[in-house]
Amino acid sequence: MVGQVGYEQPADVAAALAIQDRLWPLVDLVGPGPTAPARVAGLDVAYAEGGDRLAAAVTVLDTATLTVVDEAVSVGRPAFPYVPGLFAFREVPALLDALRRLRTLPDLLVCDGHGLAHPRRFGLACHLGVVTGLPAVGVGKTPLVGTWSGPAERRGAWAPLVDGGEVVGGVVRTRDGVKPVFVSVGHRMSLENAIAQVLALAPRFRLPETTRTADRLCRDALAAVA
DNA sequence: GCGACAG
DNA sequence: ATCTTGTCGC
Repeated sequence: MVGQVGYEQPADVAAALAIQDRLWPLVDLVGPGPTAPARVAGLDVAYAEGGDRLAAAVTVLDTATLTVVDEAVSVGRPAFPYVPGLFAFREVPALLDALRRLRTLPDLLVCDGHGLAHPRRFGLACHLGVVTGLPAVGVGKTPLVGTWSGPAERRGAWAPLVDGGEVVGGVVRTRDGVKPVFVSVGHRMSLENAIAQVLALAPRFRLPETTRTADRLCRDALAAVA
């Protein structure tokens, strides 16, 4: 249900860097993206001990009820070693496979990892957005680049994440007094809208429901094949 | 040069 | 990411 232009798998680090350099100009930074999406997809990946096998999951939630209306999984092997900054090449192939198996078309992708908050402004969320053509946002649990101050302790507060003199994302408090999450634009979204969507998807827990349901799905799928 | 480094 | 005891907090 989710189409995609040719994804290219690099053979080494140099090739991966070249692909990022070629694709980053294709990121749509204007957006502003859907303000009231009907269906939002969450994407996550779980690894088996030893990291030789993985399960990628996509769950599609009805935003009115935050319940899962569609889901898909793909079990396989990591496509690339873990290299900070080249993380997408490890998980994107399996995630694209899972997206292909969806029977619904989501209005937005919520990715487990950064978008523009990346050394070359082309994190996992940008990569998935550009390859699928869908609006995408990145939600990271820990920072990769950037500095910030604050945000205030109350839910909804956020502070700009700054790197190299530019705002690359927002440090967002999704729960009162709890460690913030790192939100950045992936594709076809504005930062303000990305933050608004993440807050709407996380009414109760630190992480968005999309991420939580996808996390559960890929863990279960991995346990089922083990 | 040394350390840090999404998941 | 995953391996794991105890521990802190509501």
